[in-house]
Amino acid sequence: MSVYQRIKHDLQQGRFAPGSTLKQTELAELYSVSRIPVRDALQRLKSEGWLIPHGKRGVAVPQFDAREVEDLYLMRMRLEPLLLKFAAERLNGEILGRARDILDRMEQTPGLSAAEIGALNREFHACLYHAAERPTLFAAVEQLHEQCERYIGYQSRSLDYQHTSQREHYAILEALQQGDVEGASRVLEQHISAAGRALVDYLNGRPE
Amino acid sequence: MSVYQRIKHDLQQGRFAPGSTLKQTELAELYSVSRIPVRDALQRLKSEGWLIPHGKRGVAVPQFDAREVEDLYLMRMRLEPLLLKFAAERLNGEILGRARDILDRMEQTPGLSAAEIGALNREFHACLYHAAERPTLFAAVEQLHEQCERYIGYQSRSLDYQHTSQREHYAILEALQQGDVEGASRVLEQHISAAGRALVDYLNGRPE
DNA sequence: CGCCTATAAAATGTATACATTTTTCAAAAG
DNA sequence: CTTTTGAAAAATGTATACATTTTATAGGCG
Repeated sequence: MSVYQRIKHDLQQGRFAPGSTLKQTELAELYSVSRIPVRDALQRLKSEGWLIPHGKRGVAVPQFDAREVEDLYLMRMRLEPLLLKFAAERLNGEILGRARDILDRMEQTPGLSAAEIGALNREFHACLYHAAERPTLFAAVEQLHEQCERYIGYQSRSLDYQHTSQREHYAILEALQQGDVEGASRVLEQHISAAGRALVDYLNGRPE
Repeated sequence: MSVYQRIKHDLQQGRFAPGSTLKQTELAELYSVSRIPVRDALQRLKSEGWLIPHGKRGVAVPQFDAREVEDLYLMRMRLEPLLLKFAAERLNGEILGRARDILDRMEQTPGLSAAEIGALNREFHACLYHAAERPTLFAAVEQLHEQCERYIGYQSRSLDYQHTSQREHYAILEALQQGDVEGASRVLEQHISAAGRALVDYLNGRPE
């Protein structure tokens, strides 16, 4: 496991206090490596939004910011339906079947951890979006998901919301199977909107 | 001037052949530094789209890809009007005045280089968008502009297009001044669409 | 003659050592 | 008592040296 992955993992676990600054030396000792791979990892994490620049030097762990979540989900609302429309032109039974398999797995496997649910969630969307064959747009959406992950790991989702989310996923698939691209896009937009609201409410309900 | 800036500058100037791979050792010698700052620069440039991963190791200079441009401008079409709407709620005479100053400078200064025009162009948009006070959305849009820059530097814009673009800029300002946010958004979307088409046509007209 | 393998060369990843910059803390001046 | 200033400490930036991995090449085998 690379230093990058380990630091990211520890950030997801909330091991580093938001607002605190990370020191290369400390991290190097913590992971028993030199500062060079730590520097590489920090820079990459910074470019991905897991860390933010701190003053003229160094990086800091970002605070949880409901306004950032709002923007991330607004952007997803604007971009993902677009991507889905491109994908719809190339979707076939095989791809739709794989997508459904992922949903079924999510439904039927009891006791999944938040991380596992998130992974399947992403796999589902990626499966559909990949079919669009739009590498640039796809990468941008992936990056947004990546940035959302920081908050999703923090939130312990209610079972209630989980259920609603799952229903929406199936609704998207149904619409796609019937060739109703517009309908699928609308559900998707709603889906993202609801997820964003849930996160924002959660953050506002538990201010730090 | 940092190594990062120098490499980026040379990429803009087309000094490195698209498709070729960049070697840390060569760059280190070229700029008379060690490989460490070169590594930092390469990683950052990779995260910004100026370079792409190459196999398991190393980075390559990306080819010019009309499909990438399409996606970049599609995303801008979806995100920038959104940002403009947020900005509109907070715009005042002072900000609009500054924006107009930038346009006037562009108009009245003869013989501006492509780079200078691009800088003013970006300054104009940033001036408006900054007022939105939406750091996350703003940063995402800035990143898209950054990625577009790679192509814009490559394209020598026709005077004709330059004139049209400038008219659209003024049209956006006019609409904002009259409180017609919807109108301004529409013009902006058209503006981006036209710019994207011009670039794509240019790239298709001169295949590599 | 083509293909596979092994060895050498080259490129990247990492550690250690040094240089430079920033921050901190304490002492002295106002 | 507050503010300023300067030196020490700490953190980051950079260079050199070494380790590991990848790639290229030459030689042998089918």
